[in-house]
Amino acid sequence: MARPAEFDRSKALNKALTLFWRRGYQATSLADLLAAMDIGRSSFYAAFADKRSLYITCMDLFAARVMEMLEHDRRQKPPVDVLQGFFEGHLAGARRARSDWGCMLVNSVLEMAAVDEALVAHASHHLVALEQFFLACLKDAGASHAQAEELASMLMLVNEGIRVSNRRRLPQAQHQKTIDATFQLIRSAIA
Amino acid sequence: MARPAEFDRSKALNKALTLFWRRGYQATSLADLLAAMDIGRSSFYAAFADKRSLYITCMDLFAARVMEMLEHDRRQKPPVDVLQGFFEGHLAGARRARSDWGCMLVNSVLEMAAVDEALVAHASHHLVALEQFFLACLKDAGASHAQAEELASMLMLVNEGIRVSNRRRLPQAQHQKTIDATFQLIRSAIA
DNA sequence: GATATTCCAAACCACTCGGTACAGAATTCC
DNA sequence: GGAATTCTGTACCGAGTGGTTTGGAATATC
Repeated sequence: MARPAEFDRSKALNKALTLFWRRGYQATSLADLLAAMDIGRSSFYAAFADKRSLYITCMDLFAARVMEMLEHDRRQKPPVDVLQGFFEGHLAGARRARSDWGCMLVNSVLEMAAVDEALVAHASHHLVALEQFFLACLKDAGASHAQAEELASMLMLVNEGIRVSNRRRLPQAQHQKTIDATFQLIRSAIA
Repeated sequence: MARPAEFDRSKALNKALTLFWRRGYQATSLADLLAAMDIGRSSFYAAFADKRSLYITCMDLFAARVMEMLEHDRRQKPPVDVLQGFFEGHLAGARRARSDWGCMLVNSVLEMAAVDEALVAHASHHLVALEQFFLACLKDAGASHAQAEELASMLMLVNEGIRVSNRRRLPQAQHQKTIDATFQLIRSAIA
């Protein structure tokens, strides 16, 4: 047996995720990926099957990280703060750059809507899980079941809307104001 | 002079708009366009310069039609009804199919975000005009300037969110419920 | 050092892309 | 009819696509 130096799979995955997240599926060419991941074509296909499979892997990774971050926050902050923090989180500090990229799941839904139904369904599935999380937080905050459902679906709209808005590169202050206004509305609805 | 039968330019434009709207820029190939418009390659380039120019033309046409529809409604309905009708409009009757396509401007922003900045700026510009319309309607409905600005920016989020949501092919009833809940919140905020 | 095993860079594949060039069809004027 | 003019179908272009194959470099055992 013999094993020449392997490349760092998880590092390569991260690079791919970044590219896909920022540029989308179609606009990211195989050449772009190989350059960013710094691996050869054959290694790529051996490790990730093909471009589409890699995209799905990245999407799942993205969703897992978001949910992980949210679950973590939930153990440390009041439920409504977790939600508001989620919308503001990507606006702050070091993560400023990435906030321009929106949400990879939302991006996928729009880009692939009439192109690849299975991919859309996959992304949508993750978004359903996110809405369930919103719902649980709102119930924790004392909302009735019916009200929590209403607010959760509205928060989904706001989430999707914010991610679109982020990609328009409007002044940061404007985003913050919009989020504040929205959560003021929500908090007063619950109270 | 001599002039062989010309093709119907506006009809061809409509076909192109439909394709771009539903499938996006990148996923719509020149061959798709030519087939749908039923014209030859040379006629295409003579009439529309190139694919990107045609896309911009279609985007402008789309925005113009939306604004025209809104201005029309505004002369016939109370301002808040105009807004709610805007969000529900595409869900009703004959337009059911098209509601799945979201908003071409929103679609453009997300698809081209990191690919073609000028195109995003162009789409964003149209969206600013839409927000101005929202603002005017809310002021008509009796909101203060500050409140109208807050609600208008929130409505933009909801608009963008709904268009994303539409593309996920969720049950229609769910969309309607979300819109109802959102406008209930807005109406009570104004009153 | 010889051998066996694993991995990868580069050449290659068929195909599609957006865009151009040009010859010939279609029309109107005389 | 013939000529002049305008439009368009088709062949063609280079570049770039995602994906496959292969020959040889790198490693570890013996």
